[in-house]
Amino acid sequence: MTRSEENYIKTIFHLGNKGTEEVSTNAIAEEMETKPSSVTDMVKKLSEKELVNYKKYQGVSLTDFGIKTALGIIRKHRLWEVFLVEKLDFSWDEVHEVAEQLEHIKSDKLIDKLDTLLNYPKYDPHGDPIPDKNGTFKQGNRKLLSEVPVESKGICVGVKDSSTAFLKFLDKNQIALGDEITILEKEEFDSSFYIKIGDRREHISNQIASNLYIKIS
Amino acid sequence: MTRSEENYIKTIFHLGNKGTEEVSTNAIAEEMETKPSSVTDMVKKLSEKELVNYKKYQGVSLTDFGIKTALGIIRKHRLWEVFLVEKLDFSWDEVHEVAEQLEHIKSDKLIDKLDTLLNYPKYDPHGDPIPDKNGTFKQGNRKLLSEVPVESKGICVGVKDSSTAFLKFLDKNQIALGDEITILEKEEFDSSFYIKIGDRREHISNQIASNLYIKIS
DNA sequence: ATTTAAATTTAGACACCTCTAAAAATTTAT
DNA sequence: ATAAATTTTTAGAGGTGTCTAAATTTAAAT
Repeated sequence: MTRSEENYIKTIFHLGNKGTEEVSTNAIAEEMETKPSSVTDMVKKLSEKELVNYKKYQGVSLTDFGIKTALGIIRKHRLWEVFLVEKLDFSWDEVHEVAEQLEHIKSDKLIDKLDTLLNYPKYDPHGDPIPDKNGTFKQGNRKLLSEVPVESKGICVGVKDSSTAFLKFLDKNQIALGDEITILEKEEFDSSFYIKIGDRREHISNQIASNLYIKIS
Repeated sequence: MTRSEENYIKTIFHLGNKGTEEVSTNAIAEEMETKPSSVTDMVKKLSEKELVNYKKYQGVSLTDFGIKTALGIIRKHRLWEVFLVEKLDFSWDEVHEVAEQLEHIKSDKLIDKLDTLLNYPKYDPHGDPIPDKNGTFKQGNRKLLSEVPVESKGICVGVKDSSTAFLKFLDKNQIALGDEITILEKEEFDSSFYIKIGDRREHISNQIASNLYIKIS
């Protein structure tokens, strides 16, 4: 597998509900910042390698083999992210770019030993689950803050948007994974929320609430 | 810099006495297991980028910029090797292949933080010196076991040949960096050596002695 | 149902890195 | 000093992954 092939597989996995749903050529092109014609070329190649199901004009999905491959790459990406944060003191908004490179390193032993060093983490720094060696993982029972009833109480366990901008915003406002959050009130006018986080009271926009996962306790 | 370019720079550095001496096209091709014509092409490109000095039929050497670049790559390679051995329990004969991949990861922050995590090591698992951030390093005062007078006593500090075969041989015979070695006797007939290593007496061939560095105490 | 718009694919091209085969330059040997 | 052998370079080509422009198919609109 070339680096480029791996990136396509990963993108199809993410866009197509873990590879199960058909993804359009244009969607892939946009996500990868390339041209649709390039996507068509690559998809043909991946199809020949039995990594994707492809019929002209019908979009692509991953085969079982493709899903397994994607899970391997995602496992590597997320383990490296944990490593960068836990061992090298990177902040959670700095890890993505480097992990994009590290995820392509080929060595089963390396990734297994890294897993051991990190003590078999189940989640990456953004709260996304890390597949185990066999590709199995489960997303803990989490919900978007915006979709939870008033008075709910829980722990902040993840972010949906893991862009640098959003993560830096959370840092600035002292919102971090592990924080205890209670929904105090929902402002119907602009769909914003008043929450209690730790001991503070905060007012957060709907956009923020729509990108924070909490696990109801 | 592409990965391929980096590999050429590294090879020219190693073959040409740290980049200072002219290296022949054929030598590079053989070392890199490619064809001389491919080397010529690449060397032209590196020349345009001011990384090497090149005149047709005259061989290549590194420019100052090329040397600096090579030292950066070597620093990364050797730091990763230390990481693999110290943190991930790789043995010293397993690290090279993986480090060959890791050395191409682009992130200054990553390598500086790795350096910190490892506590600024001066030598890699084979006893080779690790350049610092500015590219400066010095090889401690070491000598080949084969070139040291009888009765000399010192510490084993490195290997010249770091092939898997040689390293596994040393493991099998319980010879490791840090061991105290005394030359007991030189066998003139086959140029082999009788040595004391730790508390054991061993008989080692000239080929072994010619690939072990010791620091006389 | 036919036209219009959008999405997708094809065709042809280019940069990168490699190769083989042949030509040119250099070195070695007589 | 010239011929032979070796080294190095050039010329032409192939595979990968990308692009633009044009053609084709599908979806949307009237």
